[in-house]
Amino acid sequence: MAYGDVLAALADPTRRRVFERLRSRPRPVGAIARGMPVSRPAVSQHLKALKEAGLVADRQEGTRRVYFIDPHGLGALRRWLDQFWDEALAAFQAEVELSKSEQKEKDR
Amino acid sequence: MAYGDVLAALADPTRRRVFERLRSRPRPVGAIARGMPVSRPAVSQHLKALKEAGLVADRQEGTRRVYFIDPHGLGALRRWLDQFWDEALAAFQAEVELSKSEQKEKDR
DNA sequence: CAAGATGGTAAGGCATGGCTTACCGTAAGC
DNA sequence: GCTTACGGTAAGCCATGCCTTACCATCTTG
Repeated sequence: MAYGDVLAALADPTRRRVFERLRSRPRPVGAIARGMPVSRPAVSQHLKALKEAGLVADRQEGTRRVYFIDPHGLGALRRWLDQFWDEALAAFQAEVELSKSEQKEKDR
Repeated sequence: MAYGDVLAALADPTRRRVFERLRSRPRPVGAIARGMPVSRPAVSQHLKALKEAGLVADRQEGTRRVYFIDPHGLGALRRWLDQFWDEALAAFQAEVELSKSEQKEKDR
């Protein structure tokens, strides 16, 4: 559920495709695997990784297991991204201020 | 500069550490490598990957090369994240509506 | 112009990780 | 209860990728 795990989970293109298949609605494993370029076991393994990263969750429905988006994973990523963005922006502006005063120094 | 490349670039912990070293201010390669658990060439390779993903940029300053954050990479990631979030949320609400009417169906 | 500093690139080794096939457990339906 | 559908797990293979050492190019400075 840490942002590092989220990034690692979403780095693989196939796994991202699995994840994005759940964006519109919950689906059982078979439906996710259908039309994918890899085997169903591969999809199961990707789902396991996504689940451990907090990106998906699942519920049992009879013999099938329905997966759906878990907001926790993306939430962690978003928090990191926002914070990083803010700090980087502040640092950038501080740099600008710094080079301004350096410029004044030169002008004298 | 595509979000997929950004995710792949940020997935590696060492590379993420390199990237985060530039959050506070621009730095030359040597300064980034100092205190890192890997060699300077390794850092160079990570910087190359980060640059190709649009996460950092660099300028030559005499004999040293100064790297700094490039907003493009994180911007692409943020756009994908926001869009995904919105769509997933809308889909989730649609699901809720659907199960509501199904419930009414049962009540009758 | 020679020497030192800085950093990019090449080559090779080794671990990680994604995919496949095979197998097993469990729930549903005839 | 037996068969079928669904899906998780194990074992093994192979490609990708990260790190190191070695080498080279460029720029500065005495």
